[in-house]
Amino acid sequence: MLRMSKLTDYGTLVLAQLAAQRGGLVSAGQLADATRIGQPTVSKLLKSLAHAGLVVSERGVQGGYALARSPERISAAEIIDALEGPVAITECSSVDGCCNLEAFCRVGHAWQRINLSIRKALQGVTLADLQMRAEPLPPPDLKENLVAPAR
Amino acid sequence: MLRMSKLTDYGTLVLAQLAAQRGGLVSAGQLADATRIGQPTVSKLLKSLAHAGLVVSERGVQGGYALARSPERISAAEIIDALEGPVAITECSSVDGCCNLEAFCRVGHAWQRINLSIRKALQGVTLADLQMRAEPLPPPDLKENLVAPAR
DNA sequence: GTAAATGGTACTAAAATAGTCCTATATTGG
DNA sequence: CCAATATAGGACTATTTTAGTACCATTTAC
Repeated sequence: MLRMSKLTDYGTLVLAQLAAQRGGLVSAGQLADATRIGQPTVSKLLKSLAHAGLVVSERGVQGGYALARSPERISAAEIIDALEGPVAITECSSVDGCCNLEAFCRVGHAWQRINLSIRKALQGVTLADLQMRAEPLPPPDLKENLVAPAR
Repeated sequence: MLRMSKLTDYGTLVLAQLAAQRGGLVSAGQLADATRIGQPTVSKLLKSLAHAGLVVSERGVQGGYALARSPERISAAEIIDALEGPVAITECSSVDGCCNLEAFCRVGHAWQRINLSIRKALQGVTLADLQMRAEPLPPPDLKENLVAPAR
């Protein structure tokens, strides 16, 4: 399932901080100071984020990082993907290989379907959204499409 | 964030199996055979599920387990809660205590809000829903309520 | 050339997870 | 009562994941 580690949370902080510095390059050290996260950790995060294309970097003395796109165009799903690797969807519950024994698998890929649904929803949430201080989110409808059994 | 461990997946399988035996008591051993999960693990799961009130148990020679309620009245959120403990929402990103330094916390409780939103959605998904073999779920709208910044 | 920055990788320590095992207790039936 | 079978509840161990650190190479500005 979608996991959210502490590092992903940190990463969001770092991205939000970058978003606050509209456009200018900011070094890892500065970001560490601003977010109160350890500098080595911030560096590690930024490397991952750069690798995923969410931030751009400049080397050298005046180097640093900046958002690759505007906060409105960076989705929560992308942040998770960047910092937690290819989202490890829970392997199939069925033990003997993956569901080659359908008789034992009474839930099909139920959780996976919910997972995908949540992921899609997260694609619609942007870094700009995350920065807002707002009320609790509304409950999304996860089972709208959960129609009658296919078999 | 909401995590889904392998045990939760297993637990869902076990619950689905119980749902298939409408009402009758089933022993942990029988469930282990039916689901192809190790018996000690199944026992452990059932203990947690019983503790959470999702299944009822009967001791003794003819004992076993049964669903405490109909599958329609057991929610995905309850299953997760039962098997992953009190859903450990990611602690606040802000390092110095929890957000007593608001200046450093640019994302507020953004992820927590998303978390709660997903949780609410999962309360609307039932064990009966999970048993269905169906198409992918629809993308829920997570940011419907993400209105303008509160400050 | 030197200082300051990122890029990449490897490593270690700590924590969470998965799975097993043991003992106690309850129930049924002879 | 006694034996067999089941759950209840912990304790325990091995494995995996996560968090954090360290090191060295590379790039750029002055």
